[in-house]
Amino acid sequence: MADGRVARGARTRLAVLDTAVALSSVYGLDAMSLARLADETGISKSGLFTHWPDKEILQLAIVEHAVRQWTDEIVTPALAMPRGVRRLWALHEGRLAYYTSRALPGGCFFVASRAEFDDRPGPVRDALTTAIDTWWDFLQRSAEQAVELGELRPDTDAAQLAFEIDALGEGAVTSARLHSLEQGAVFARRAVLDRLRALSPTPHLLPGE
Amino acid sequence: MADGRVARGARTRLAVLDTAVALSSVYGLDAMSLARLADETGISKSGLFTHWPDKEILQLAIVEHAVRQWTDEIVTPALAMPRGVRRLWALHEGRLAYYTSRALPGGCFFVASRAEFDDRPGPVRDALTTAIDTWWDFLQRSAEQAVELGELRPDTDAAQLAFEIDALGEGAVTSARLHSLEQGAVFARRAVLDRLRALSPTPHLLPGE
DNA sequence: AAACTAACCGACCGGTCGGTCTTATTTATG
DNA sequence: CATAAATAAGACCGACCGGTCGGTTAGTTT
Repeated sequence: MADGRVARGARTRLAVLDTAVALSSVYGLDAMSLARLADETGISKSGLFTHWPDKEILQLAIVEHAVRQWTDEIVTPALAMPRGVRRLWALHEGRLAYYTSRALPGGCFFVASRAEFDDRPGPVRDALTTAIDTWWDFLQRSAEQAVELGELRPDTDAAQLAFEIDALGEGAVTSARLHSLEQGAVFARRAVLDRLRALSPTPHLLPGE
Repeated sequence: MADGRVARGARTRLAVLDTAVALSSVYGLDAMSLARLADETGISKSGLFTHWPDKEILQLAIVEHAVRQWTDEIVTPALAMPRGVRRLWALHEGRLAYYTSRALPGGCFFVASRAEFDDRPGPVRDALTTAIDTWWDFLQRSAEQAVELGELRPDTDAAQLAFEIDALGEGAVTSARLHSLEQGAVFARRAVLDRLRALSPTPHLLPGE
């Protein structure tokens, strides 16, 4: 690998984005100051501006990077599972595994950042809601497929189920400071498993007790 | 009502705290600047310091005030219901009603503020976690009472149920920007109602379809 | 080897942050 | 009626914020 100027830049950009997603999960995407990000990455503050013209554009790149991580760690592995209730379960389980792996020190990038931008219109908020919306649609679509395949009762409300799975998954992180993160994941796993088993004519496709 | 100096001060304090809880639900307890709070309340920034010596102490007062609101609007009304599954339902329903009443412009004070202080040790974080923990204990205790009264199946895991109810209630606010706040409440209501009816030998105590 | 460009730094800018100090005004009290 | 106490405003401070600028170093291109 040539250690050229442009390759070095690409490496720096990636390192900054990795650090930024981690820091944002702790402090929030907006509360994280550029000075702190630069310090933590080991470059100077003005060095950041060589790669991104201002903070907002950097924030958009950070969101994009966080989405990429989420896709790589959770969505793509689940796509390896057959459509239906097993894939739906893999999405939930993958999310919990991602949380408990402590890949991000602050728990969840999206939970931390959405709270900040919920009420602040602009491109960053739009990018965040688009990302979360996409995840949500994918959950719902996966539930619909499970119904179509006869792996969930035909009267199952896919949107309702997607809401529940998402809320319970999120509950695992947000309750992490009260119980442990592990305990939250146990609760969230049990809750969705019970729900899916109750809705499924083919519960043998799901993990046992 | 005498318009004395001390009464006026008490009125100002209350007005500031009301505004502060509302603003915090939007911007977050820490991201809300004192200048903005003063502006919104109609007093000067230094006026704030005559009532609270520094921001952290003000933040503690704001948390206390938010807890008071939560107690008045949700816990106390539920205590008027008989112990058991009806009180448990009233807690969830009261929370959703509080959200949909749009008493706070940012959705939920605790959801917005916990995300900020999760990873920042200190008195404010302690106050927030204590408040949330108290709520959580109350939910769990109410579930236990329902089991003791035979209104929930004897093998019901109260902690598990409390987790689910809390996560689904929180999901109603956090998903408010994707669907509407009303839609989130409908999902959260349906989810908990289904769960309670499935667990209860006395489902007639719960609202009908 | 010359010309160009990407990466990066240190110094600095205007502005906002939480917080202090001084002063004016009105109410409560001996 | 004097005087202490409480409310509030306004000027101001050092620290930090996002962002700019000039300059240096070192690959890349011709």
